[in-house]
Amino acid sequence: MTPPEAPDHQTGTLPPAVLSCPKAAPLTVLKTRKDFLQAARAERQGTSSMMVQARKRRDGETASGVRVGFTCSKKVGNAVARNRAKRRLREAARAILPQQGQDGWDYVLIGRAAVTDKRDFTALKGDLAYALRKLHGKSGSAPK
RNA sequence: GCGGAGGGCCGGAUGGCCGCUUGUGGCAGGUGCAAGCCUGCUACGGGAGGAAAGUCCGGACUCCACAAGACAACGGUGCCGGGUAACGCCCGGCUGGGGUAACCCAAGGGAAAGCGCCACAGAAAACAAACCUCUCUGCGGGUCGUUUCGGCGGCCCAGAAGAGUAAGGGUGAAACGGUGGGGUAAGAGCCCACCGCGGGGCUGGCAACAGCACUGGCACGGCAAGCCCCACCGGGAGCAAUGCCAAAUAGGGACCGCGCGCGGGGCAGGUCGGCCAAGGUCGAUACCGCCCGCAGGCACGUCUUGGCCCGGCGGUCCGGGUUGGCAGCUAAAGGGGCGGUGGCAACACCGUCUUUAGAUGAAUGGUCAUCCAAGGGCAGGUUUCGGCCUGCUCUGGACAGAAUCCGGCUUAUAGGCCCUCCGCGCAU
RNA sequence: GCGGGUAUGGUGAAAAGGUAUCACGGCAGCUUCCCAAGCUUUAGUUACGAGUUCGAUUCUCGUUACCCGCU
Repeated sequence: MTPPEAPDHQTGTLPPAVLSCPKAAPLTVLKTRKDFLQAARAERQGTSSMMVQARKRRDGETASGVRVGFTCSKKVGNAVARNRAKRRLREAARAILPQQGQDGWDYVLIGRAAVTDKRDFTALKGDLAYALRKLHGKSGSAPK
């Protein structure tokens, strides 16, 4: 494999992120098409290995905790490639989101062709953490 | 040893940590009279493929339709025999083609039932002839030789006439049997030999077909993955089928039929009365009676009957709403191993052992380490200069993911293992 | 998942076994002082691979891509 181009934002160098989020935020999975469409209209942040969309739910919605969905379109590849990309995204979300996700938000992780499968796993997790930091910083500075 | 042919098998391994899903058991909580259901935790067990793929065939199963099957239409299959639940699949055989061979390929019913097509080229493209040439005979002309000057002979020409013409005709994918010989003026299955073809016959075979001798004397172009004919098969749709529960929405629209019954609303009309010659116009259309203190009840008559619309009941179609849950849902014409019997085989039967994913934004994994294949680089050794061995290091794992299930086919596939056979070379 | 359909220049379409055609567009040239219009010219593996046939866009089989319907 070609040496992975230096990740633009190396995650190993940054100090442990602010772990102020409430621990044990239950992770549930997005299942309905409507949720995905709403998330797609919200803030997004791309990284080299994935695209992350994040949306803060409105008060009227009954869902609670951190919710997350995964999308891999046909552009990612055949069924085997799509499934593997989704599994790696799911593992990354399981490792990162309970600490760095915020309660009451929906996240959608979108896989990219070839990169999501091939990227080193720690770098993959770093990408997700970087994207979450950017998204939360953005929304915090500009309240709706 | 090199090259090749056929068949079968495998489709990385082990471990640590963290997860997903499902089944069973236990515990806790919630709910309920209870059975039970839901949620969480926990223990143990199960958890992708040879193609899970393409969705190309065949079935199981469910619903719909028709029921008695058949015909028609449409679609499919197509050498013969066998296997199978069935098949367009498999096995064996036949025929033709390819290969030195092992072996491979295959398209394989019917073109003397009928229709259609065969571009260009070519004389002619389907039924047999016409056309051009060819040969001979005598006639005419030219020229050469010879001459006893009358002619004679050779060659050529075009012309017209007669006779013979089944051979030849640059083309084309395909041209009216082929090769050789005889024969002839030139030719011709005109005759002969061999080959091909047709015919009926005999023998072998269940059959496709093969062999044999006889005979005919050539009469039969190709295309049916063109229409078609013949034989056989097929009703349609598909688990997002289908059934149930919950929730939500609507109490719809169109058409047809029934009923016009109790009760109700409306319209026209009717009835009664007034005016009016008649059309018409105005008004009324309710109460009365009996029992009874009231509430209320009862019966009859008058109000006639009848019509239309809404409304009512039944049917068909359309529209609208919900995209939740449960069942179907995984043990079946099952698969595999071993042994036996029958069969050339596919396969069948018997015995015995073993195995068995059920997810639904869709699980069956993520990550790390070591090893094993494989490839590259460097160094050293060796060599028959093709390579081989050792060490270090780097890269790095083919095609591909169940979705109702099963039998096939097709397509994709790194690398490896095993068995049988053929040809060539060397050695013995 | 189950079931159906399509593929021809850049785009949209014809061609019904016998030389691939039409319109718009593109390139180049002519015309014009320049532009437009007009005229001339040019470019296709008929999605791909096999088969049937003398001959395939057409008939048959497979592959690929795209589109549509079904709770």
